Amino acid sequence: MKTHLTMKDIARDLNLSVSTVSRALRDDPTIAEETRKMIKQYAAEHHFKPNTLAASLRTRESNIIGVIIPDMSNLFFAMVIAGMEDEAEKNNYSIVTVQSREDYKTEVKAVHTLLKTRVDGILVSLSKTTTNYDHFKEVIDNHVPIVFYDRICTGILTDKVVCTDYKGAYDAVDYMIKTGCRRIGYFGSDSNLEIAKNRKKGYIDALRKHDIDIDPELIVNCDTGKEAKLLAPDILKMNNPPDAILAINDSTASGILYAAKKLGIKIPEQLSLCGFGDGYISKHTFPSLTSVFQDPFEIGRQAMRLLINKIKHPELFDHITNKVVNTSLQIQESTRKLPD
Amino acid sequence: MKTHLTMKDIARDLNLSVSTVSRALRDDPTIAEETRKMIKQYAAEHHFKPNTLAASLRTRESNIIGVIIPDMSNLFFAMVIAGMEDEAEKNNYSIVTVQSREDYKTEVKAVHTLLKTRVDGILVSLSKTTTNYDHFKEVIDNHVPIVFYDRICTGILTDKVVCTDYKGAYDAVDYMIKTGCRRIGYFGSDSNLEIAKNRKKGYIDALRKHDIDIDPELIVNCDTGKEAKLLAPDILKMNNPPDAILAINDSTASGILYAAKKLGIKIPEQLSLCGFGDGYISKHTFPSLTSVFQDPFEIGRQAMRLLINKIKHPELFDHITNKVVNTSLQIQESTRKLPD
DNA sequence: TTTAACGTTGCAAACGATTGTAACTTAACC
DNA sequence: GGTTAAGTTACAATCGTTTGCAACGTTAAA
Repeated sequence: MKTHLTMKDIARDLNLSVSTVSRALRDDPTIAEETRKMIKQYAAEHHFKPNTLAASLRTRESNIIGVIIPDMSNLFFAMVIAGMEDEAEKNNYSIVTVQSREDYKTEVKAVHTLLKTRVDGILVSLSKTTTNYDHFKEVIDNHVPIVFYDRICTGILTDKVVCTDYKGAYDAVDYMIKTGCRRIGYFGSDSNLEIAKNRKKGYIDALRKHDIDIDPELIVNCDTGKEAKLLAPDILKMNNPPDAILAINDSTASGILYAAKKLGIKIPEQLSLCGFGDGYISKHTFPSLTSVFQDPFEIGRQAMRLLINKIKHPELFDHITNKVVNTSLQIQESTRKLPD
Repeated sequence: MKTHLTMKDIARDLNLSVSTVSRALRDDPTIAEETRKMIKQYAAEHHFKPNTLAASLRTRESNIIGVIIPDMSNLFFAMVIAGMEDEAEKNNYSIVTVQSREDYKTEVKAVHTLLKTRVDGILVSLSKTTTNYDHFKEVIDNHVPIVFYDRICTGILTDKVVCTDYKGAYDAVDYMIKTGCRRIGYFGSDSNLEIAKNRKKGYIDALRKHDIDIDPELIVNCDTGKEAKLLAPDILKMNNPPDAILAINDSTASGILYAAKKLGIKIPEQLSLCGFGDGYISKHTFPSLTSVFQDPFEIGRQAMRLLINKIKHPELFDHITNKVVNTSLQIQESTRKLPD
C-alpha cells in the first residue's frame, strides 16, 4: 500500500509545523495570509486529501449519518434516500444505509452497526414487525440524535417527519364522493404502523362526514398487489359491489385494477380507484392511477435537514420536533371526473 | 457529549494493560484463556463498542465500501444496492452510497468524496454523460480497488460485472420471430453506454439470423417512458406498422404500451411488446409485460463479492475479472404465444 | 544450579489530524 | 532602553486502537 500524503509531509517540505498546516487549511485567521496561500497551493498541487478518520477521531465527529431502511428495493424508500443524500451532501455529510428488511432482529442489529460506526445521527423508519423500542432508547442513551421518518415510533418520544396520511386519505375519499361515488371500499392492512391507522381513519371520517354508512364488507385487510389480485375479485363480484375503492398503496391499487379489468369492469365508469404512493406505479398503469402523492424525496430531505439541525445546533433544537410533509391528490384517469 | 467506554477504561477496571484488552477482544491466542474470557465478559456487560475510527486509522482499513449510483430513485439501481448491502453485511463491510445523478461532474466529485472517506474499495456504474475516465484512473493510482457494474467502462481496464445484454435482446427478438412476428421495431438510445450498444446489436443480429431486413424506420432513438408516449404513435400509425417492438427498458415499453392502447391497437394480437428490466414495471402494466429480466439484486451481490475478494485476497485476484449475470426472458401477456 | 524456552502480559510507538498554550519576532509605546 | 501587545508559528498532548518488542514468571532440560 502506497501511503498518502499527510500534513506531516507538507509541513516537512515547507519547513513548517503540522499545526500550522492544519490551521492554514481550515482558514484559521491566526495564520498569516501569505503562509496560508502557500500551504493551500502546495496542498492543491499535490492532491492532498485530509484523513477524515484521524480528524473524526480527534474531533469526535464522523460527519456520517446512519439511515435505517425497511426495504431498499421499495421505490418509496429508495426515493427517500435520494432526498436524504441530496440534503446531506449540501451539508458535507455522508450517509451509510442499513436495511432492516422488515425484520425486528435485523433492525436491532442495524442500530448497533450504526452505533459502532460512530455516526453523528440516525434516521429510521420502523420495520413492520417492530413492537419493542429498547434499541432506540439505547441510541438516545448514547446521546446520538435520532429522527424517525414516515413509519414513526409512537412508543417513544422523538423527533419525526411524517406526511399527512389522514388528510390524504380523507381528501381522496371526499373527492370520490363528490364525483358521485357512494359505495366506497378500502384495501389496507391492520398493522400497528401509524400510517396504516391514519389512512384508514381518514377514509372512515370522510364517509361519516357525508353521512355514508360504513360497510365492513367493503373493508379488506390487504396491502400488497399480489394479495389484491387474489382478494379483489370477491368484492368486485358481490351483488352490491363498490363503485370506488381507496387502496393503502399504489401496488395494492394496481392489483385491484388488474383484477377489475380481467372481470371486464370499466374504469372509472363502473369503479373509481385511488392509490397512495410515490407516483411511480400510478404513471405506468392503464388507465393511469389517481393517487395520493407522498413526495418521498421531500420526506427524506426534511428528515435529514431536521437531523442535521439537531446535530449542529443542539441548543436550538432541544425540544421534540414534528415535521409534516403535505400529500396531494393527483387526479389521473382511474377516477370519475367532478360534475361541472 | 458523554464519552464512550474505551479499552483504557476496561484495562484500568480489570488491572490490565490496553494491549492485553485489545488482543483478548480480537481472540489473540497469546492471551490466556481465562483472561480473555474475563475481558470479553466485562466488555459485553458494559456494552463496549470498539471505536472503529481509531482502529481504521491504525490499520488503514475502513471496512467501508463506496458505491456510486447514477440515480438512486431508479428502481433497478435501488435493487442493485440492496444486493450489495446483503453481501457486504455478510462480510462485515458497510457501504456508503453517493449519487452521480447522471452527471459527469457530480460523478467526479463523488469519486473524490469516496477517496476522502478512505473507503476500502469502490463500486461504480457510469453516468450517462461520462466520456472522460481520468477520475477512475486516479482511484487506481491510489491503489483503491474498483469494480464496475452494469454500466461499465470500456475506456479503462478494470474488473466488471455485467449482464448478458446482447443475449437478452437476441433471445427476445428470436422469440418474437418464432411467434410469427416479422416487422420488429426497436426503441433504444444511441448513448455511448455499452449496455445500449449491446442490446441493439442483439436485436440486429437476431433479425439477420432469420434473414429479416433491417428497416431503419423501425428503429427509434428513445429510452424513457415519457418520450415513448410521444414518439410511439408515429411509428404505430405508419402504413406498414411493426407487429412487434423490443424496448431498451421497461419504462420505454410501458410508454409504447400506453400509446398503443390509446390507438386501439390490440396487444399482443396486433403488436407484441417486450421490455428489459428489473421485473417491477412489467408486473404492473396491463397486459403484463414480457421482459428480459436482469436480476439487479444478483448484479449487486456479484459486484460486491468480487470487490471484497479483491480487497481481501489481492494476490489471488490480481488479474482483471469479468463476471456475467444471466438475463432471462420472462414471457408474460404482451407477446404472442409460440405456435404448438 | 544454570539456561533455555514458553506462555503471558506490559510498554510504547505508531496511525493523522486538532487544539490549548507556549514561544518567538516585531513594532509601538512610555 | 524596557515593557507590552499584536501577530505568527511551534510544541506537545490528545483522540482510541493496533502491534512489535521487551519483560516477566514458570517450567523443563542440561
